[in-house]
Amino acid sequence: MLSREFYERPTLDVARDLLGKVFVRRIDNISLKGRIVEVEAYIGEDDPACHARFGQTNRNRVMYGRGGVAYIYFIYGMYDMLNYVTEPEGNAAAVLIRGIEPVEGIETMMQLRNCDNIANLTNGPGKICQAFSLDTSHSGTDLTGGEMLVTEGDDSGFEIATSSRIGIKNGTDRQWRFYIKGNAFVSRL
DNA sequence: GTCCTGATGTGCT
DNA sequence: GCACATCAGGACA
Repeated sequence: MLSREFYERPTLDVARDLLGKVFVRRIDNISLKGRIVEVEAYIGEDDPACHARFGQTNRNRVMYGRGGVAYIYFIYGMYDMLNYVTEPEGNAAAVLIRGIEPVEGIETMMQLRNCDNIANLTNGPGKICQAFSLDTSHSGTDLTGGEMLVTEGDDSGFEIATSSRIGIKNGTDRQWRFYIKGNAFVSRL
């Protein structure tokens, strides 16, 4: 599995390097696995789209902690979003997981999402949290522990595309979204 | 396929 | 009060 050192690096490097890696979540004796195909970086109090732009709050507290921890927040009164905290303690930064290609536990994911179309299962940040049964109670979970982790995957043989981040109004000048070119589970073009 | 709307918790400018 | 790192469903075409 990926170590603390992997996450406690500059966020843009972590974001790009996460593409092709495999997210694993264990629920009882079921494993849910998926390959990360789309991410976005949110970096520090100076990033006008980052939750840390107003300083530390209850909601964003774990972003200020050590890297290699899940930051999950609730938005639009309805959806949860999965992020991985990056950089050493004190630097508020994280990578949003926006697109995942299902690998294992697909039947369970479909039940959790009440969805019978694989193409629509995990191609978006809200969908990913439903498919992997994640909510804010999992925020702060260590990704180098056992319940949730990220492993090496097939992270060669694809091209990385870059764009502005999705769904934000400020900070669109920063090209901090990265995705695997041509992958079907990227949330949008 | 496109466009529009409603769902509604959290933190704020 | 209002914006917000979203999504599903309906009205079209």
